[in-house]
Order: sequence, then C-alpha cells, then structure tokens
Amino acid sequence: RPFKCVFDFAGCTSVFASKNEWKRHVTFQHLVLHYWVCQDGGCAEQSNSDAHLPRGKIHRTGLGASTLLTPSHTTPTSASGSTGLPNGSIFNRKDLYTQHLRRMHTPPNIKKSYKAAKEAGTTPANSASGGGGGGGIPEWEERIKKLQQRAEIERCKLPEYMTCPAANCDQEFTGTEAWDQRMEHVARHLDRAANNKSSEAEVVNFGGEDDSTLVEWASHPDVTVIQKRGGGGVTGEWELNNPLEKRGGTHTGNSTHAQHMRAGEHQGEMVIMHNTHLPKEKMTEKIKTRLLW
DNA sequence: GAGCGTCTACCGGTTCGAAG
DNA sequence: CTTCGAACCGGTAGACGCTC
Repeated sequence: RPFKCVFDFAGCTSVFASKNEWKRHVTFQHLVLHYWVCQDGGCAEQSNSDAHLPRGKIHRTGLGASTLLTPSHTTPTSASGSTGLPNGSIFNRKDLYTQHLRRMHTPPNIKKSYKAAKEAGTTPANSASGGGGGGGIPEWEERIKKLQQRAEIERCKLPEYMTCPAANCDQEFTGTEAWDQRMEHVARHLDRAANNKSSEAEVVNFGGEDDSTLVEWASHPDVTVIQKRGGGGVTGEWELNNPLEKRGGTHTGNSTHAQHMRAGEHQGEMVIMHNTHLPKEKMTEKIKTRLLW
C-alpha cells in the first residue's frame, strides 16, 4: 500500500493500494471542495450553527417526502448564524446526497411505483434502494438531477501554486490544475518509493519543510483543512479539521474552523468561500513571511 | 437494558463515457 | 483498444430512537 494520505502529518493514518482511492480519500475526506445541502422538508429546519447535534438526530421527525416538490425547496440561502454553513442536511459527496434524497424524500406515490415494480421484478426496482440510478421513473430521475445541481455548494478552490514534497525534487505546479498535477506527480514518487525502498530521492514527506505550499494552503482561514494543534501552540504541530463539522462539535474535538467562516456575507446567492486559490506570487510571499517567523 | 429498525459515513468494486 | 476519472452500487459499521 504505497499511497499514504497527504495529511498524514496532521494525523490521518489512511494508506491506499490504488491511486484512485487515494485521491478520492483526500478529495472527499479532507479537501471538501464542494458539498451538497438538502433543505427539503424537515431537513430545512436543521441549524448548522448550533452546538453539535448527534448524528442522525434531525432525521427522526416527520420528514415530508411529499414536500419535495414544493416551492420551499429553493437554492440554499438560509445560512445559519456563526458557522457560515447553510441550514439543512449537509453531505460531502454527491452520491451520498442522492442516496439521502432517494431514501428520505422520494414522494410516496413514486415509492409505491418502485415497490410495485420491485415485486414484479421490473426495471425501476433496480434503482429503488440504496444509491440507485439508471432506470426509474423519468420525472423523478429528472427531478433528482435538478436537485443535485441546486444543492451543490462550492466551499473553496484548489491552490494555484504548489511544490513537490519529495526530497530533492524541485518540481513546481501552477494554475488550476496544480493540485491534480501534484497528486499525479507525487503518486509516481510514492510508487517508485514502494518499489525501490532504498531510493532516498523518492522519500515524500507531506507537510514537511519541502511541503510548505500544502501547509500554507490547507491551513488558510478560507480552507481550514488543517489547524494548529490546540489553536496555536507549537509550530509544525498540525491536526485535521473537518470543514463541515458544526461548531462546538464533540466527537472529533477539532471544529474551530467556524471562526474563520464569514456567515455575514451570505445573502442572496449562497457563497461560502472566495478566492482561496492563491496565486503564486501571493503564496510565495506568504511562505516567505512564514519562514521569517 | 436488549433487540430491532432507521439512517448516515465510509469503503471498495463496478460501470460508463471521454480522451489519448 | 486502453486508460482514466466520475459516478454508481452494494455492503458494513456505528449512532440513535423506539418498543418491549
């Protein structure tokens, strides 16, 4: 398993055998560039500014599946107080949001159709349970697609300047593809390191002295993927931060990111973060500043 | 408190379409 | 044709509420 999580320096111990899984893990579990908000029926009542609510709690009471097609379901605009997160059920992956839609908000008549089809062994049943997809009732599938688009919110953007974390590698990456290029590049280092353990040139030290661009970006107030342990303290001591964790969260105990989010700016269109992809000049300037500390 | 049902989080495999 | 990435799909684990 050559692919260790790029945030291992912040405490993530995940390792992966395939590049695909490695990239997916980093993207969905740590970066959270996008998320999906369900504000239908009972979900709309969930405030994400309050102290942490136990998982699943808000889904208990009278979910109005039949209200899905009502005008109350509009673009997420009702950002809650202190976190910047909108009210509603939040999902970090599109397929999870879709799964939730199918399970919780399928109108009763559609559910009935699926059930009948399942018993008859016909097509719509294939997508009636779980994530579902493909065949089904066309109007409902169309509706789901629209809801998926509407619910999607961009949290932050990828960096536009990065360097390679491998020792003795001066490779730089710029532009909107910088992150992907770096991941691909680093994957080759990791691969080679796994196959040739004696090669020091392939040693990748995420978050180390050769990886300041990652640390700078990930800890930026508009990104907050990692944060200083204990909210300050020792340089180099980082811990993971889940950007979608509600303020006051308890089960990870690291949810101070909310302080950085600017809920007051969310009026009209829901925009959580702005310009988090720092240009090269700005990033290097920040790095210089950091080194002077 | 045990057992059960519901729901979300996460993982890993599969499918499918686009690009080379 | 092959490779790759995005999305889909199915399964499992854990948390929680409800009932007995």
